[in-house]
Amino acid sequence: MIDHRAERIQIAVRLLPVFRGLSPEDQGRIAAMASLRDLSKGDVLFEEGEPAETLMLILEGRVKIVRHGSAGDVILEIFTAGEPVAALAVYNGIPYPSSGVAMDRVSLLCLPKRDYFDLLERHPSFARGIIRELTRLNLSLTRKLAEMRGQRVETRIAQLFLTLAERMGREHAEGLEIPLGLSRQEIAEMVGTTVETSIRVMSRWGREGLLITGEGRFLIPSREKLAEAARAEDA
Amino acid sequence: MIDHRAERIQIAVRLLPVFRGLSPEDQGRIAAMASLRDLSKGDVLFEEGEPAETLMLILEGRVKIVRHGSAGDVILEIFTAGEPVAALAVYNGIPYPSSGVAMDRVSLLCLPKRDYFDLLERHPSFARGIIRELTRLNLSLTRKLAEMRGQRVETRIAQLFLTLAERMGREHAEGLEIPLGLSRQEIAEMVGTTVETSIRVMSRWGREGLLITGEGRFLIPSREKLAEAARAEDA
DNA sequence: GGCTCGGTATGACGCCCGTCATACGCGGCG
DNA sequence: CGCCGCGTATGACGGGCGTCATACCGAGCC
Repeated sequence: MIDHRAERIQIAVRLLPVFRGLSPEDQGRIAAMASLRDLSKGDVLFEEGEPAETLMLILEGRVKIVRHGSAGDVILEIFTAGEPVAALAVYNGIPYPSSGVAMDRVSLLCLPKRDYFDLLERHPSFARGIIRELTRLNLSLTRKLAEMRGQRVETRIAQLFLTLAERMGREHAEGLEIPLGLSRQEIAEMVGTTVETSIRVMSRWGREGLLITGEGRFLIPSREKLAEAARAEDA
Repeated sequence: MIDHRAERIQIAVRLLPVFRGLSPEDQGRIAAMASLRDLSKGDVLFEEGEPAETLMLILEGRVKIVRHGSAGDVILEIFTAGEPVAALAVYNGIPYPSSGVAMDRVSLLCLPKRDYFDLLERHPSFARGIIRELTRLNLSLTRKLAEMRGQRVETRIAQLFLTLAERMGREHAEGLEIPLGLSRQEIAEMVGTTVETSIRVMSRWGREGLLITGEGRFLIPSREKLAEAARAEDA
């Protein structure tokens, strides 16, 4: 069993984009230090406020980054396979600023803080990757803030799905498909509203054929129609 | 006159925290490459979407970072003396994700992109400073997002001034003083609401003695009273 | 089977707050 | 001086959406 895990780790290290540029020896060293962690849906990777001791890389599944607010939670980001989680908290030696929750079955590659620093020290390209990741995060956060501002809930939800479509949509017979299982609750937390409101919007759009909820996916028959719904509703 | 400017630059480089750890020779080199820029209130340092070619460091005055949204602008951050502006856009070679506007008379130390990279290359500690800055930005953004969510406008404004007080408040005879000139418009943009609403809240608080607007400053007679106003208003 | 529980759906109610309108003091400028 | 623009202030109105309540459905479990 141990052998099996060790093998999984080696394969993972070879496949992860962050480790792509490393020499086979370094890859081996990392594999020796890393460990695996499997979680099921709803499990918590780390809690807001905990000290950040390990770098986590997603091998499989999706992780949502949640910040608790006094008026409910906000989903800040959703990470998928290949992406590092909470790299910045570990790097800066600060407590996690938000919580991480598994959205389905998730496999993680865990690297202790010390080894992570080692890596940074010896491979500047690795550090550059971290900065790039941070920048991306920053951009998405500022955009989210600007979108949150003032806009009606309907507009925000439409924009959410339009950007999702842009990032992971694929052409399909009946329209654009977004292969992503999101509950109405999660949609609400992503755009900053309540479950009831998100349900109302989503089910009306379902009736009107604007945005169809399927098993573990969404369907956008017409991107233009949805974009129009984002702009106004007075017709 | 040129001499005068050169002298100002040298002094500035010596004083800026980011250059603190550098050798005198490096400081001299930077001073030789850097230039000064003086702006008056309302001037634009850079516009959203422009290519980021120069790193700017604030010597004097305040700069607000603004993101244009379809429903109005949002103030993402306010930088003051000693802080770098838009370090991340320059670093990543991406266009400015938001605009920078001078809030009063502002003096900037400008460093061309190339020289900035040079600096990063040769001084890892400098790079670490940038990452730290990025992290701080990230934290404040996520907190802003969580606070924006759902809360009533009154709560958001109260929280804004409480955090401002925490960061730059000083004890005073009549209470806590925040030495910061902010128009109602700017308050509105910081918490994501309209001018009218921010005016309503602020003038009522002025009448009730909760938060007094003065010439270029605000006064908080009782931090507890304000914190209570943030929680609820049903009494 | 019946129970609970979580996700989805829909209606009623109320109020915060965005929108529009008006007014006033002040500084700058021709 | 009169005019304009800007920041501040206050009122009226209406609607979006948060809150509370109820109901349906499927999954898991005893």
